Amino acid sequence: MDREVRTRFAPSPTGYMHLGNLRTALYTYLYARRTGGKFILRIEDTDQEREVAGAIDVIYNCLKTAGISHDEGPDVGGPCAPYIQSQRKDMYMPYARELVEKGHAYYCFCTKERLDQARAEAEKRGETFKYDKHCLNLPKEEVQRRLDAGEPYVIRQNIPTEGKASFDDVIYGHVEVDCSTLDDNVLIKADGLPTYNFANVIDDHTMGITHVMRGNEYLSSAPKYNLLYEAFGWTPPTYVHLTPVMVEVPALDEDGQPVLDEEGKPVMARRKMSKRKGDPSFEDLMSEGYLSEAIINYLALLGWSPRGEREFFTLGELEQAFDLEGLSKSPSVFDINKMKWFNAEYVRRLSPEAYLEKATPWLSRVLDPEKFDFKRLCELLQGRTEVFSDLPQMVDFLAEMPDFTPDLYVHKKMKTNPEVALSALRLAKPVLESIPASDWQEQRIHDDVMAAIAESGMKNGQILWPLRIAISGKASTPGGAFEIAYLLGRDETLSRLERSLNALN
RNA sequence: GGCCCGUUGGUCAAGUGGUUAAGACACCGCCCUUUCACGGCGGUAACAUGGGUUCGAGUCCCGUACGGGUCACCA
Repeated sequence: MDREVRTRFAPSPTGYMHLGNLRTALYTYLYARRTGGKFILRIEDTDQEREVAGAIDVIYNCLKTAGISHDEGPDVGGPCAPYIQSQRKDMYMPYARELVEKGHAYYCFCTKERLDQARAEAEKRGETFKYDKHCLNLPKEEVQRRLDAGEPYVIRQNIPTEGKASFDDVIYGHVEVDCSTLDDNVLIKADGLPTYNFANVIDDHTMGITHVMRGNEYLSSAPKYNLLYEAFGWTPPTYVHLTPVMVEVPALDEDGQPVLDEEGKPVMARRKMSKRKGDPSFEDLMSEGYLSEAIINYLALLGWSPRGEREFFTLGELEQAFDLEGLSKSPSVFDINKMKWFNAEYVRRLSPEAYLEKATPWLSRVLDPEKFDFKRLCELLQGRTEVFSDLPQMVDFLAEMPDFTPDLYVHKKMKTNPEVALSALRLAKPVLESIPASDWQEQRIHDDVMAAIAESGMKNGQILWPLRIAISGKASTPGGAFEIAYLLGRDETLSRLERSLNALN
């Protein structure tokens, strides 16, 4: 009989949500939704030294923004509360003692100094350090005496010296290692708190987690966790070890200089995405003006494939489509280009009202909302927006005429150059001047100028390209000459035209 | 270095023994067009490598190379 699926996302509160983590949360959430199971949020904060104030709120906020909702967690409660490991601290010791009694764990009084020294010596010999089970065979009485004396201790897992340890993973299949390669890791630290190695097993079991989805940095320790499950006589969960999200960056030599190949092109290197190395987190992307729906859609497809040609999925659609079979075995490189493309697609699908609302704060950075028709501007901008943070530099020419050189008037296809521009502007000027301020509408400007062009017998582009340059000062603008003229208003348009004309004379 | 894992175009990826090896992003060209973008059409470009197994291998096995992970009283 199948149990109800229970998955969990168990971040440690670091103060930000990096994209690999968010993707793990996404997949974990999607799988629970897809199977009609429960998605649980658990906070892994057993490392007192890494406490970051407010970090848990960051997690709540990111998940909320992303639309990933949990059924159980610190803030919403649930049958397995508490969901913060530091608040569960008293739960772990009894389990550890049970293991000690069964011989699967033991008290260890070794000092940090002794271990550090042993580690250093091992390294000097070029060997991998492994704890020597020094405290394993301490007489029971001695252990008790030292415990009673209040001597600091840890509890270590007693890994068999021979035999195999293994586990089964949905993505990687059966993984088996020799126990002799495994170390007797600390289960309970000297401060009485469990290590991740222990806490994840106890918590996953006591919370009834059926599917453990996590980064594959845990792949090598998974056999040890299974040994723990066996020692307790528990059924291990189904493991799904997710590949990391990578970034491609220029390779650097020891001096921090880019490494170049024979052709002088920079050699690229890959590494795991890392907030600390400057790669964007979810919050970073959001504050740069990416849409959370686009981020989620892109992330979902980075390491998972629906095995079809479709690539647009809302969260709800992902909840229907997601499966474990589509998960990739190899790491994927985060591609900001495709991320931008997804974002642009989502921006285009926004209603005009929603776009206006999102764009306004960005436009207001450089434009006075009182002076410009944001609604019209947004109509022009929506189809050209890749990321909202691009907006200010796309429209700042409206606030202030940029300096430009006459070679901007040169356009091969339009067959324009400064000379053509001069006559074009001379043609346009009186037409624009004849439009009264009270009738300074796009349609009117369009009709009048087009009529004059028709009369002159010149090509549209030969008039309109120079005109747009003359009043915008930029080769590329949202909208053409009529739209720009309308947005600028009569006075500004004519004054810019005048100045550009003078510059050509 | 030991152990574990991986390797299809620049990137994401489909592909589960027989395919002209999909599709998307990026890039290039053409068309549309008052610029850019959008849109339409087209193009360049891949099975890391060497051995097997097989009538037949991107798909299965072994080695090599390369990449990643891990070897904490961090998670």
